[in-house]
Amino acid sequence: MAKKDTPSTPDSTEQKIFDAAHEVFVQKGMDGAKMQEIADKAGINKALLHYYYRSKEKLYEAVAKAVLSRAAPLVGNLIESDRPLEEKIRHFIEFYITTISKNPFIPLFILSEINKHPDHFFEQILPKDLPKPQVFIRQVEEEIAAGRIRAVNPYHLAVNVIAMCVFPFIARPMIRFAMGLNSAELKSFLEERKTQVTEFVLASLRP
Amino acid sequence: MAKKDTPSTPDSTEQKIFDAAHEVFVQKGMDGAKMQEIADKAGINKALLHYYYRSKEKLYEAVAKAVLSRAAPLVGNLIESDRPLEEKIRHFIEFYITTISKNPFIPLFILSEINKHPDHFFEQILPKDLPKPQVFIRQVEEEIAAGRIRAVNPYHLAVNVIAMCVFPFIARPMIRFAMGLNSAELKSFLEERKTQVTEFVLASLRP
DNA sequence: GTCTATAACTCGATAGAC
DNA sequence: GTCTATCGAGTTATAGAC
Repeated sequence: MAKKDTPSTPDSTEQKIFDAAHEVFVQKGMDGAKMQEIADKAGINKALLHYYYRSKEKLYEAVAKAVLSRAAPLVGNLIESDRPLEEKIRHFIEFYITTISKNPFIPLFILSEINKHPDHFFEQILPKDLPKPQVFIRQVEEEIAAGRIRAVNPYHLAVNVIAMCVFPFIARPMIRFAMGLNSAELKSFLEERKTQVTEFVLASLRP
Repeated sequence: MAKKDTPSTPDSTEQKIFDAAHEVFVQKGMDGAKMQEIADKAGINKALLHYYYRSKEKLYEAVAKAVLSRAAPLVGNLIESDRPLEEKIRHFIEFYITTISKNPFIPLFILSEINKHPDHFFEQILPKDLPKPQVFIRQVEEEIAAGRIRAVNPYHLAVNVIAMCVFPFIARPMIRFAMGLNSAELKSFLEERKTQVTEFVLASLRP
């Protein structure tokens, strides 16, 4: 294999460049990121960036692909499993919020970069085998038919759950400002959402 | 008054510049926006931009202030009114989604620019008299005490409602892709959310 | 592979004619 | 007020020594 998406050997120069680029691109986007800053953060100089990745655009693409190919199955694996619905929802919310807590800048990066270059993303960067939510949809319909949950449009249900998990991280600075929280209080507010969102969704699904 | 936030006379050069800048900044952000593109879109040349607004930063500030001072009361007026809670929720969702439908790029602009330059926003651009959600909080607590709704944390409730309204617009291209919708289908999906979100929230609040 | 030096380019800003 | 022409700072990219 001539060229991989993600560099392999840890602590190699290529890996250090990739990690630095990941950090900078994810926080500042394609336009806001500067090659100098990436070089500094990697502890090398600009010329080496071009030695490993021919251009800024190529480096950006490597990072964007890695981010998306890690994010996509995260949604898919949980939704496609054959657990009972309530358990699936519980685990999804718990796992999703935990994961985003560890990478709070990722969702906004994905969403705003997709908005700026939609064609680029859907043609070149997105993994081809994106998980489709068929299993989840059918499962919701069965539960409704069996009278175990309230009649609800499964697509809107899915969007609702994802929205409630992701949005608070995207809007972190606003929430912090609007509620007058300090850094620690914000953190526990976001942690609380695991139980709050779960309760909110399950309560809404009561028949 | 020497200088206003928004230019007054319609069809004036200043107004054309402001409108063009609004469009470009909102879609591409401070870093992604180019003065040349703004000039082209306004049908004038770069030099005139600097004649009316001394610098790119000043022009950006004018646009950002206008955007935020229109967005902030939109949340506040509805939440502070003294309507009964259920009616307030119904109207908020309806009105909020309608408004965002007309300006679908605004939420992502606000959120991603705040993330990139938080100090700048909170010190200079945000209107000083941001509406605080006290009325809403107390109202929810009263309804709970009276046993008319399920016990729920009012802050999380507010975040949930806003998340479900706003997020689908931020994630529009992803939703369209994931569900395989064309432009018209996406539009009606977003329109459907007015009733879907309202039902979802009110169902969750049942005692 | 890694560095220094510098070329080539983009873009915001200004000068000056009309 | 509006334009053309150009400058100069900041950035990406390359050349060439080690």
